[in-house]
Amino acid sequence: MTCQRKVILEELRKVNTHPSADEIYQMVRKRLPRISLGTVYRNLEILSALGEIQKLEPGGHLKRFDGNPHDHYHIRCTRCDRVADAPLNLQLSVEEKLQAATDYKITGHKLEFVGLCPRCAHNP
Amino acid sequence: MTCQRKVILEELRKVNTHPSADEIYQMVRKRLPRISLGTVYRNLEILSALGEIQKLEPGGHLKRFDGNPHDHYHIRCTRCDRVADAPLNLQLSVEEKLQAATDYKITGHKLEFVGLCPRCAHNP
DNA sequence: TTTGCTGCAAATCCTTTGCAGAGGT
DNA sequence: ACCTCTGCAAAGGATTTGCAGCAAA
Repeated sequence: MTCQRKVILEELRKVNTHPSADEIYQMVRKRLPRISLGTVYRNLEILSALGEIQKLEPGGHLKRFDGNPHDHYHIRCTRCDRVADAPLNLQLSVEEKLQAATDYKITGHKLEFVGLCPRCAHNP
Repeated sequence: MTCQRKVILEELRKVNTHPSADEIYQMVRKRLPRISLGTVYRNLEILSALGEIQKLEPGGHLKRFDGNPHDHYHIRCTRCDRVADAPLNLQLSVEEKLQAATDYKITGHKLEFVGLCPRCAHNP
């Protein structure tokens, strides 16, 4: 656990904005001005392999990261592309239902809601 | 509806393999050897805007396309990265549940299962 | 003639990687 | 000394875009 890795984890844990790698780079750079973007990518990969964070691959183009490693759902605003946590309990029963209907070995599921965030819904 | 667009749509409708843009390019090239990859990308974008096809953005890296424009779920093999349709009815109730719990204006949801396809589950 | 579409090539964006040096054990 | 990690820069892959020519209305 190097200093860079620790700072990346701390900064990511602080926010619930599901930042992209580049946004994390900007956040971390305030504390470690000489860190490189490559190091940020490498450590995000390692931290998510360790289960300390989650790598999200929402619709849209770029990956985002979540300091909360526990399974939960997300909602993405189709207007501003921001991602937030969706306050809905895990629906594990869908895995059972699908398992009964297919020859796949189901190991998980990802549920992403799309919609308009409150801010975008109110601005024209 | 140019010839190129028609052929792309026909080829995509023929298969249920959810090919990537490049795979579609390879399929179409057998019938239109001089078509360009740029044209394939442009027409996939247009066809999905028209609602004739779907653009999928599964976990993993590249986009995939589905000749079936109707809402349905998918399952992705974590070993070979192939995508198949998931035989499970739409769960519209989750949108209602979440709508009641959030200020977002929910407009849809995407559910992706992950697991091992029968082929990968049986090979070591 | 106007409009939209094409093929080609270059550009762009995000992400990964090679390498030499630094740091810690 | 050894191993892992870093910063930097370059490479990589997928996708988009600029442009001049073509085709149909």
